[in-house]
Amino acid sequence: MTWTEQLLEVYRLLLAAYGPQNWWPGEGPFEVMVGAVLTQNVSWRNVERALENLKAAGVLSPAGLRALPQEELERLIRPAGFFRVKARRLRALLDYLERAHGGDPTALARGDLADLRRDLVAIPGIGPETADSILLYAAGRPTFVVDAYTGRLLSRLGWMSSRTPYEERRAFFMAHLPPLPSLFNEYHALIVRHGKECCRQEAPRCCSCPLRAICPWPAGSGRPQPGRVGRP
DNA sequence: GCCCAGGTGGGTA
DNA sequence: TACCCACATGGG
Repeated sequence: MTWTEQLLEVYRLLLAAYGPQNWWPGEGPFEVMVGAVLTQNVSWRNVERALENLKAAGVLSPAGLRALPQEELERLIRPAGFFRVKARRLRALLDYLERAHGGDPTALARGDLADLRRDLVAIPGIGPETADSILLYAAGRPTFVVDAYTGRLLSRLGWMSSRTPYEERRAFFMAHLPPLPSLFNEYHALIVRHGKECCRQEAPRCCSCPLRAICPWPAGSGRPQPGRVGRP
């Protein structure tokens, strides 16, 4: 099987097991952007509380957040953890949005994707994963989001080392999948769903894994089956 | 009490 | 490049 066929097979199995995930949770490109920063290294449950605080205060908009004193912003996003650094990061993102796009969060849906991604990653506190999350889920652009769950999955399948750098893992998906935002969207969401419900460690595999037919880790074993581990 | 969760950036060898 | 650490809250 080609990598494309294998990747689509994984997608098919996950979709059959879990159904469409309808990501990103939340409404509107701006809320998605804010959520992408707030969710850094934190469970989504914590982020929901912070977003609710911002909504309740009526400030979940570019103008609303910009008008907020920094201490107040920190207080509202406190449940999302790392609230001081994340308040700074949100401020930096707002500054970029204002400077480069006149404060219009929908502007990211237009323009050259590689240029936008480079600009986002240049913002302090916006790394490649946050940038890709914003571009895919807030702007509907065909860029693949690679997170901790994705790394674990690639490692479990024996396709890539868990130490493979972000850009290399992202390039793998993008080189072998058609660049469809809807596919990238659902694929990443399914990987997260699978990671939360199954295969929380790299091994052994749980017996009910939807990927058990192709997973090189036999259930209950600490070792992959020989001959099934390769690298793209 | 301990570990983990949809990262990022800075420091050191 | 490869580690190590700070950043902080909330749930199991």
